[in-house]
Amino acid sequence: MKLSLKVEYALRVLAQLGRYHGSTKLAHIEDLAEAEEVPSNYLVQILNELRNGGVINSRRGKQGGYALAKEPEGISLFDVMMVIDPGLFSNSPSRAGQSGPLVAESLNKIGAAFEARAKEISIRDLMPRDAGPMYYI
Amino acid sequence: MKLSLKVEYALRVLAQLGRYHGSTKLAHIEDLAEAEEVPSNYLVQILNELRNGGVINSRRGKQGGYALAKEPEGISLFDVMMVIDPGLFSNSPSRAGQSGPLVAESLNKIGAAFEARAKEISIRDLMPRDAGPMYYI
DNA sequence: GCCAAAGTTAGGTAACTCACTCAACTTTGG
DNA sequence: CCAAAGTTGAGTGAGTTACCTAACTTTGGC
Repeated sequence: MKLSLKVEYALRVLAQLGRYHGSTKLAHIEDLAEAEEVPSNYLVQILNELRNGGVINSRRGKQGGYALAKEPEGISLFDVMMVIDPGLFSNSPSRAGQSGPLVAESLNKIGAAFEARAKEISIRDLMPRDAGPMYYI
Repeated sequence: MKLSLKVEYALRVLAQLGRYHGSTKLAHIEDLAEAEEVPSNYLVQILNELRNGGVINSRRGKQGGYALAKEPEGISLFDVMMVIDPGLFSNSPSRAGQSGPLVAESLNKIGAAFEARAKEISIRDLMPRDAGPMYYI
């Protein structure tokens, strides 16, 4: 499936915001841009869309910055894609032509598999995994 | 997932070629274009790529035309997409940035689900279903 | 052996999208 | 009040998409 760079950028930055989660510090655009190697001029747009989509919160002025709006496990990759690249899921295939309906049906099945998987993965899954409980003999 | 019109056109036309399958008649571009509502000028290109990709066979000259190269159940939607829109499966996400690797891994999982489903559906599934065997009491 | 019917090939293009850039503006804390 | 931050809107070069056009080649039938 063809994914835009924009979606990748958004996910990387959200993963980075996930690392800030729990602390009271807010993340700054420049820091996010540097840590995740995203052009900061472009990141401005992406963060705006994520905020308008309710995925992140922001604060202006000095001491300003960004933070996740919910727990990392409460934000799925599907949620992010819907905000950043809505056309990914909304464009249903045409039913034109004699075979249009059956083709559309099959393509929708493939799209459903894509969508289902995207809903199963959360921002938490993009964050470095804490070492699990260790058992010593 | 974002699919090109080109892929839809290709699938509709292949479904139509599926209807010809079994008979000795070859399908003509103009007939395919009309039945599936695909611009014939564009269809020329698509049929060429399908032929170069080994999905269909063609014959030139009078009595010329197109036919599926294999049984309809032997051609998956994945096969068709690989020929018509190879970038759909080949472009792997970047691993740049601190979260690049984990993001790439997750996106690859979603891509794998997409790919797996596309391999499960064949041109046969795009053809009108024959009435099954009927049992009379 | 022509010629008409078919597929083959190459090239062009208008409109659109993507991945940015730039500049002006607003808010906030010290 | 001013500097540090986010906000907003507009612009743009390169590339892609979905076509169109025209010249070419092959084949079968008369």
